[in-house]
Amino acid sequence: MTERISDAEHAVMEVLWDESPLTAQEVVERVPAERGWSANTVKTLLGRLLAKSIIAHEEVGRRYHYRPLVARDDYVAKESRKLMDRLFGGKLTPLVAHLAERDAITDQDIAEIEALLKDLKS
Amino acid sequence: MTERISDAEHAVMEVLWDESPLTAQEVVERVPAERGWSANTVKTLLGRLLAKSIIAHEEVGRRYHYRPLVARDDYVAKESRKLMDRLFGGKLTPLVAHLAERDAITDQDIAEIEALLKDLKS
DNA sequence: TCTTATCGACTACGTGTGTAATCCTCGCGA
DNA sequence: TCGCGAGGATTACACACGTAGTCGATAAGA
Repeated sequence: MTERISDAEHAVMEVLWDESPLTAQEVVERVPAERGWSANTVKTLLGRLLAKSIIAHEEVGRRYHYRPLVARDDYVAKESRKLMDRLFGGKLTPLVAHLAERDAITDQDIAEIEALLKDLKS
Repeated sequence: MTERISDAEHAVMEVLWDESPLTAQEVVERVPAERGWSANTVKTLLGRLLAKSIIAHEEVGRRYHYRPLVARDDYVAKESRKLMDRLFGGKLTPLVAHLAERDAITDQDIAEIEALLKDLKS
């Protein structure tokens, strides 16, 4: 029943997944500048993530230190699976086929994936 | 500048991608029962999709026939790419690696993907 | 001690989304 | 001819989201 992570929240999570624990201030500094967010916006997002128990904070002196409660890997897995289920009937092959066709896959990509698959086969 | 398709709207689109043109009534009948939507809900969604120019309708007698204006393939491509960019730095290999690891990929899957890659290499 | 900068909490507000009821129009049967 | 029902259009409404301002406590400096 892990709550949904919105797009804006996701940007904050990436910061915390990259490094944690961090204070709110540090998160603000690390959020990609393209977002152009005010510090308040980031704090609101931290608050919402807290409310959803996606992150936690512990008091350290006057401030809080924030850290993720869900692993990036789990989140990525869930999102990937959702997409695969929704758009490719849950099958991996059509997904790969689609991406490979549409997005000029390089020979190197192919080599890497082949190596990967070889490993898995054992 | 194709507008965003929400989750509920997507369910309607799947119906129309599967078969079109359809009347509103027919769409209502074909939407997966799990959704438990009232006919009005479906009509609202059709209206929103129309407003966004994601579908079109032509008058046929006293009703409308609805049909998609965007190809499923284009939608799928865009969504897949978004996920790949957001979670895997735009690289296909990590995506495949991730899915392959986490979701007990079968030998058959591996064989299929290998065949697919072989084709692409030519 | 008084002032101010800092930090988190609370409040705000427009837009999107899921879900649907209500309204309006027009052809059809009584 | 007149009310009714099917179908589309309009309106509704709560909640999520993106974005941010304001409030209240406090620590640090004057």
